[in-house]
This record gives sequence, C-alpha cells and structure tokens, in this order.
Amino acid sequence: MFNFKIEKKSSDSLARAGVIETPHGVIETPAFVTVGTKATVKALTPEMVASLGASVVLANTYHLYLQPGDELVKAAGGLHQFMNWPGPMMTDSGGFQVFSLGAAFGEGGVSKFVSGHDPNKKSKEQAGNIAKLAKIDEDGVAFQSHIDGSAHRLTPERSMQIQHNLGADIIFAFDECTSPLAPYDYQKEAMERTHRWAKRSLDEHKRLGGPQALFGIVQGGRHQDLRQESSRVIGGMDFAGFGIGGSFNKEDMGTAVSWVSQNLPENKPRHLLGIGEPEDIIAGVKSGADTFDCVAPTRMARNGALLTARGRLNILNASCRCDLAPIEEGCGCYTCQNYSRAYLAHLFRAKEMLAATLASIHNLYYLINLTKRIRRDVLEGRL
RNA sequence: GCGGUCGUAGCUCAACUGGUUAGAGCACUCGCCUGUCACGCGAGAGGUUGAGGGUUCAAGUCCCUUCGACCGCG
Repeated sequence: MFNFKIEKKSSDSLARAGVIETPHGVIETPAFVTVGTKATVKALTPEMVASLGASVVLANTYHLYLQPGDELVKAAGGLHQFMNWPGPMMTDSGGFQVFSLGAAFGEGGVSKFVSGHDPNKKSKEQAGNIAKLAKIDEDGVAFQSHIDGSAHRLTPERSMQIQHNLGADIIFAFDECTSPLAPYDYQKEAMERTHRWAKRSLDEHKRLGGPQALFGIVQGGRHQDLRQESSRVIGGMDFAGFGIGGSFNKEDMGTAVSWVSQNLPENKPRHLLGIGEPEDIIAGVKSGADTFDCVAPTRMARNGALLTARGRLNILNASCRCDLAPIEEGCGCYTCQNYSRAYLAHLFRAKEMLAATLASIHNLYYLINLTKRIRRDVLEGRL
C-alpha cells in the first residue's frame, strides 16, 4: 500500500529523487505539499489545486477535530471524499499547535525561526505571560479551543485515533514543536518527551490498524547533539517515514536538516515540516528532505505578496496600480496568462475574493513548479 | 430677509467646565508572514481646526465680522 522508491541520488549533496506510492496515488519527490488545514486549500477548489500540478494536500488534526469533528469526517467517508480531493493526503498531528497556541500565542510574534542570536526577542518570552491556549504535561496537551474557548485534550493516542478517522494516507506522530527561544534544557526535555510520545503514537497506530502510513517526527531545535540524538532514536523506530520538525536558525536550516538526514534510514521518505520558501526548499532538498509543506505561498498570496524569480512582489504597492503587465512575464499560470498586475491590484484594493484565488494560483504554481524543476535537476544529475 | 445649528486629516467623526507637540476608524505609502489563532499583523505619511480680527498667560473651544452648508419662520 505504502512504498518509497529512490530513483536517483545526487553525487555531491544529500539530494535524491524518488516516488512515494500511496493508496490514493503517487507523489514524485522532491515535492511540495499544498496545505489545506481545515480540509480546504483556502480560496481554491480541488480542481484548481490539481490543475496547478499539486500531487498531495496536508490537513490538520487539531483544526478538524474541533471543527467539524473527526467522527463526521469519518462518516462522510474520510477526508478524500469529504473535501473531494482524490489524490494523496497527509494530516499533521496537532503537534505544531502545541507551539502556535502555546509558546507562540499572543501578540509577541514568536516565529519558529530565529535569526542568529536574537537577544531582543528574549523579553517577549518573559513578557509572554499572556494566557496560553495550550498546556503541556507528560501525558499530552490540554488545549483551549481558539474558536470557542472550550477545553480539549490531545495525547499521542487521541491524535492517532483522530487521524485514523480523518483517513489521510500519511499521518504524523504527536510531537511537541518547541519555541526557538526555549533554553537548551527545555529543548532536550521536550525532545525526550516527543520520543516517548512517538513510541505511544506507534503503538496506538498499530493497535488501530488500517492503511495509513505513520511518520515519526524528529525534534531537537537548533542543537546539533539533540538533532542527532533525535534522528537516531526516531529513525530506529518502525515508522514508514519521517518528519523533521521544530525550530531552526534562519541562516543554517539546511545544516540542521543534514544532521538529521544523515542519521535517518536512507530508504524511507523525509518530510520537512512547515518549510516552503523557495530558497528553503532548495536548501532542504540538498540536505536530504523529500517533501515540504508550507502555508507561506497561500498565506502570502492572500496578503498580496507574490512570488517571482526576482523575489517577492507586493501587489499592493502603488507601482502596480497601473501596471498592465502580468505578475511575471513568461509565467505559465492561469493568473499570469489572463490577468495584469493592475487588475490584481484592483481586486486586492477592492477586497474582492477573487484576489485571493488568483494570487494563490500564482504562488502555488510558482512553488510547485520550482520543486518540479528541482526534481528534474536531481534526476538529470545537475543537483 | 429674520432666527437657529454646524463647518476639525482625502472621507466619517473625537477632543470634560478654554490648559502640554489636535486623536481614531477608513483610505493612502511601506514592510512583515515558514507543520494557518491569519482575506492577518506592524509601521509611516497626512491638519496654519472654513477665512479674518479680537479677549486671555493660554482659543478647535469665548466674542465680532465674513464665506459656506443645513433647518425653521416670513
């Protein structure tokens, strides 16, 4: 049912090209995984997503458990049927929400990325006494719903049960994504807890049975010894593949990923969680990652930032108002084939819904095609 | 013609009995977003308070003149 085959390995980096087979189709890697958190890629129909060349979509356990509920999704025949996406799917375990609703919650703007040594961010962590929506203990995480404030609890076992109900092809172990601002001792403690949760996730997954492939998640923050230890421990467990999670140093994410890749079994796929800016994908592939998911292309699109070969274009800038050229000359996407920057700028300024759709089409097309180009480069020995 | 109400940022409006560099929302300009709390967040620019004169230590606030808008009565 689940299979991973490596077609070509790079001779001068950790890059490889391969194929992941799932019950709902194949994923040619390296691949970009489109994010559809709440069982929808925001602003796009599944047909649009497919027409961009996307092969796989990732949804979220925490969000769908809260709304509309995993039992309903199961009754509807699973995520594929429910959201009308026939291709391969992944679900994240809810582990990231331990971070986004925990340490990162509030006005502080703590990112999972940190740039170099960032001493000015420290005060935020301390000032971060805002009531968090997530609290961690050995058994799992207590969440307060961000929708209605109601209390919920996620454990490795619950995450597995929910993900089995959702029915994606690839599911992830329940983990803790730590803040990059957390001290070493906490990173270590959280990593070791994540390892115990990985074992529990695996046990529950086996108990439940079913066609899903479970990926374990490597943590360890920005520390080489922790990353190596985590990848050895998680890599030694009976997972179908691996996710690489957690926080990174913006400057040398690739280095951290290669510490991990070198310790993971070579014959299993590696998914770099939440990474997806163009340069990061290139660095990730070179460091041995096979798949990537990221909200960046769609979220940035909705906020008017468009990807081009020459960098980011903010369509809301005054210079776009009367610019009748497409977002990017030569781009093959539906948006660039049919609409001008001026039209996009108009839609954004008028707050028309089509703005989000056309911008998302462009950004996803850009990123998916970038990844396809990278795959060709690996296959043809150029990378 | 007489009486009244009101003129504050591009727009809609704040500013207790006159009291420090006249505020906000929207619009405008720019930036940010990496396993979605996210059609979100942040920053900036923008006003000789309709005009002119007066009272006062001090006027968007009080007085006079004038211009304009609206309402009422002739």
